[in-house]
Amino acid sequence: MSAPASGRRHSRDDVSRTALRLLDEYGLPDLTMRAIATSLDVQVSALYWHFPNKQSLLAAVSARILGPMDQVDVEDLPTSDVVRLLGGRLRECLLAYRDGAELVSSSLALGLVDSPVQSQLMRATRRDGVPDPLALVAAETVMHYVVGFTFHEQQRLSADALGLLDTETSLSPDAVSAPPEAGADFAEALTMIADGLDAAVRRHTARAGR
Amino acid sequence: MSAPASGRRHSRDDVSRTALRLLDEYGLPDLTMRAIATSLDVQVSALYWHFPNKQSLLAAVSARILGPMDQVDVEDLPTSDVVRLLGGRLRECLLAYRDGAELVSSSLALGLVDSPVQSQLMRATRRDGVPDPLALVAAETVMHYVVGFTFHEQQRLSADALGLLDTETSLSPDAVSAPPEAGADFAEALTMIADGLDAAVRRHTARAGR
DNA sequence: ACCTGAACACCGTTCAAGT
DNA sequence: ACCTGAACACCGTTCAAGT
Repeated sequence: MSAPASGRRHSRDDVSRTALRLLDEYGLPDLTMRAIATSLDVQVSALYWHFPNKQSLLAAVSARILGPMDQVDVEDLPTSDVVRLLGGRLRECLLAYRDGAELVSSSLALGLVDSPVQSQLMRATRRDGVPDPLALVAAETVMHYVVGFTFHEQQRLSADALGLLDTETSLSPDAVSAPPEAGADFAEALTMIADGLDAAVRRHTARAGR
Repeated sequence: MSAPASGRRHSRDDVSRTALRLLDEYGLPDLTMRAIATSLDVQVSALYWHFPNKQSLLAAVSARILGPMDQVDVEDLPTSDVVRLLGGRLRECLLAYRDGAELVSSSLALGLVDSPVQSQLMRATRRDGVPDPLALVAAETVMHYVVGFTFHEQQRLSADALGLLDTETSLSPDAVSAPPEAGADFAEALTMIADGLDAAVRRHTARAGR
């Protein structure tokens, strides 16, 4: 699986790929340098040849989690739909791995990873004639809201998964993998941001036209 | 300063007050149980009589940081102004202590502390006839955006403070304590959220009136 | 170029026992 | 009610040395 081709040793990608698998399997608190090294059949100190410290290794894992964001197709969609689409996709990316939102949240705050929303959103806003500064503000708002919301959501999911036997456990079969319908508020919030961007654009063009 | 009255020992409040002081002085990575205990002239294990674990101690510190949010005066201000006022105040609370945003961010995600925006915002929205569900979504959006933005901002400030001697250090005197003008984007984002809430309210009342 | 082996300087948490 | 003393089971990082 994560072993390199025979003859060569490990690569940076081997390390981050293995770390992502361990994250999903055991969670962020158990994602130690020792656990990663053991899984690669290597000494801990070997990891420091590939990465200068743990934080930059975690940044590489974050980039892997956010990878699918680049493939979102934004063509022939109005800006407000693009806001909703990118926000929804970002949430899906974060939920795809255990503790994904927490990990990405800190990598983003440390500035070790690029905005997962900005470049794609600006592709649409430039086409629609939205001023760049407004698009940047909207991109930041979407990013911070989605990451914060999903961080909170994912933490609640993990907590529920642990205390599942104490409370009412009889839901529909495989109710765990199916996203619960707290997603309605999430969609409403994205619409609010999209509408707010729209209002800002109208305000801007009105000022330019007087 | 943080010592209790003679005769009595320490209280929960002594501990969290001392922890907040150490946070501001040395930063979150150095806020260890051992450092807190040493500052209180006590053994580490003594802290576990007051708090079940470190995370709940940090939650008490977070609550202390968010304390001033309850004193925001919301009377005779329209809802959209209240959104901007609460968002701005929250940012100020987080910036008031070193690493405040990071600490509060995790306490909020863990659900160990109440929303610093919700109750105050709803005081205004109920008075203005805004439906509760919309107000809740707006409160979440403001909270997550402000915390995420300020987390990022504060991290950049700390990084700059360390690398200050390498780069151009000659700015205006005491340029550190004065908030730099990245706050313009912040205000624009809050206005976008306020406008988005406004649009949602109009959409709602239009549907009710047909 | 990539890794080993061993050490350093720490962590959070527990628990019997004291007063 | 509040704390001591000592231990347990870990951490991330460094560095000389190997191949």
